[in-house]
Amino acid sequence: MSMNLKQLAESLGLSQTTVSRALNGYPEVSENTRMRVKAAAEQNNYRPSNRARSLATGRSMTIGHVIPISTKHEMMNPVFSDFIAGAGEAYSRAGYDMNLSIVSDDMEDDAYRAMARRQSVDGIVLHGPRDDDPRIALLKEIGLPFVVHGRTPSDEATYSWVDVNNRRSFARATELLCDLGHDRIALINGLEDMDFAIRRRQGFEQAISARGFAANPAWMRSDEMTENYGYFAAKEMLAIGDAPTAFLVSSLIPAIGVRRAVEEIGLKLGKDISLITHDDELSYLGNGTDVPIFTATRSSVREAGRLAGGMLVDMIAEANTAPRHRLLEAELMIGGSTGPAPRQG
Amino acid sequence: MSMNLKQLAESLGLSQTTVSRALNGYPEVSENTRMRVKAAAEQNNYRPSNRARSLATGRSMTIGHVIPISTKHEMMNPVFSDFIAGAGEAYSRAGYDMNLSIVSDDMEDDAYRAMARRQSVDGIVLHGPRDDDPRIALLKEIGLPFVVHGRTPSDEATYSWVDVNNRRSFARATELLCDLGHDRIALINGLEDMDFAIRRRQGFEQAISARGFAANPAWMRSDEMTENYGYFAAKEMLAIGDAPTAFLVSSLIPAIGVRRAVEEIGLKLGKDISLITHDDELSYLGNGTDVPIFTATRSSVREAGRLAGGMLVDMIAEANTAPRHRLLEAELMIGGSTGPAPRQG
DNA sequence: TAAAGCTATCAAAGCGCTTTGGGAGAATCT
DNA sequence: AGATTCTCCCAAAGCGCTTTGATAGCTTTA
Repeated sequence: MSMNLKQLAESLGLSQTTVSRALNGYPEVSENTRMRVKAAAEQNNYRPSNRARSLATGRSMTIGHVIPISTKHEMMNPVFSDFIAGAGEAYSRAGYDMNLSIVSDDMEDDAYRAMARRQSVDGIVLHGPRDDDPRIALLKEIGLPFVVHGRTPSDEATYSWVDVNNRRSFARATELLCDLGHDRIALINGLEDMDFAIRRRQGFEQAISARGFAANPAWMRSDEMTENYGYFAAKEMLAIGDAPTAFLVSSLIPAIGVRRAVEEIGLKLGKDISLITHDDELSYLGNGTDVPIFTATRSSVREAGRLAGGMLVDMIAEANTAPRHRLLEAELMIGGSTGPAPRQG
Repeated sequence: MSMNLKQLAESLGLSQTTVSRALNGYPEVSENTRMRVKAAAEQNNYRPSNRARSLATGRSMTIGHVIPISTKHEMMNPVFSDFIAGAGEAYSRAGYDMNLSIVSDDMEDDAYRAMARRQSVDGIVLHGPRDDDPRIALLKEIGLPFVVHGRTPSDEATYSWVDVNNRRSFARATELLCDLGHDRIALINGLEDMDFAIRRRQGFEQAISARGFAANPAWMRSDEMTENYGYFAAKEMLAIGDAPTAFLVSSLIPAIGVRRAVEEIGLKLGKDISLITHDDELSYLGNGTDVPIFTATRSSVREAGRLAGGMLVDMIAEANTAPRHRLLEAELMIGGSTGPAPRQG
């Protein structure tokens, strides 16, 4: 079917060396023969075998992603798909492939080790770091270049990452709610063993206590960010006499659940109840067209993927091991889900 | 860092041949040395290099997925992530890797060709076939084993696929609505160049005309399945005097948009307006806990991924080229979004 | 007892590239 | 003219495995 280098070289009456060099843009080939070789390669539909090339060069031109499936919840984090779409764009541009390993989260370490030892990737992207995540130490030990989507508090200077300023964006969202007169604010957070959720909570608490009142523990929830979670959390909190007037939510998906609970009770979002959510700009979950449905802290996870992928590719190419960082600021978009706090009855 | 076969063999005082055979379970090695070799491999943290192994064996132990990004809509289909999670499970079990290529949809052909010529995969999964999709002919020409998630009407016997019985499930959903007295049913479909959407429409139209009335073209929409799409489609249809009383929706995401529109108008789902949606059981978008929120035709796309991945792995292993098929029946789950048609005012 | 068959091992070829180390022949320098 | 430098090309080694084809040393068969 498709030719190999040897056959192509023979058909041209040239050595494999020359053909290889012509194709790979080395200077020690006359422009004339380079043209001839390229034309013949094109015509014969020739592309070097990845297998052979990576064995010879020692580089696999592949980036590894390990996607852990939570054994508890059997869930796949919905931001992965958009993050990966972004990273994939960066890889395509740079001629890299992506190797995806789907493993249950208790096998994750093994997946990284296997990738490295089997030499199937040149670099790794780490998703969803937890507080003091042991996987970071593992990747340092493995020695392959890696970029973290997110970061950990203790040692963020020692490795490369791309992250959103979660603390700041949730503090700003909280301030906005306070400015609207809300002093009864609930936090519907992601799982608080994840670093991003810890920071969001910190931003929330700092902003709220800067206004002189404390966060009510009964109004703070932490769980896997599903629609049902948002629904039940809001329903419970709104059922008790002493109910919050505003919700700060960690993702559009539970925010939709909160909306369902609010409307089921017959209340109106943006009037009776205010809501601000974080919006990752998932491609299929647009938050309105021109005016956002939900007031939101917006930051594209796809763009984060693009940046992380690009960063890793650069690191591999430049063999410069100095850690790189990129902190993205979320944009606070005013939408229809926020309004002044209702007068207390 | 980690040893290679040569070093391992030397350290054991054995030949590479014997060590390789011991590790790969060939019979011509004494049980005694096999034990010794395995212990040493374990201790030295040895794993064969993928690069070298795949060059030697001619198999890369990798399955390729090409994820097209719609150039028009810049969208990534949200079912991909769950499908891939399922397929990934099958691959892990069988010792395969997954190679993901994210390309804009006008470059998709090239991505398949490149995968094959560069010998980076042993098989391919094709996503989201359109009517008479040229990619199927392309994959046949390429000659690598492949499985389609979905199928095409003209030649479905000639290749392997895993699909949901879309026509049947939408026909059943339509019948249910008719049984409830609805004769003014809208269809909020996916993009009707996709095969699954065509079949769903056929199921809808067949069922509705079996009841003696025709589908109203003004009540049929087709687009990328976003929340906003569902919202605007429903809002428009409900604004005109002559409004439908029921919606049949292609995915939970636009269904949420329809709900938003319905509630915004002050109508109640399940009472004033009925809705049935298809539910792919995306892991983060559960349709209620015990009682479904939306009445739905349910079929797990993750399970479809598992089946497709397993099927492909089997095909590669058995080198049996007879096409395999798996048609999944969606389950019709009665939830809170359907009720008898309101009496005409 | 010689021939035949096992068993457990090894040396070497080969997978399809890239890259090192030359080496003709033409062009330039002294 | 002879010495030096380019320019352009080549033969062969090597990447780390698997697999083929041999081969000692034993055991069984005729």
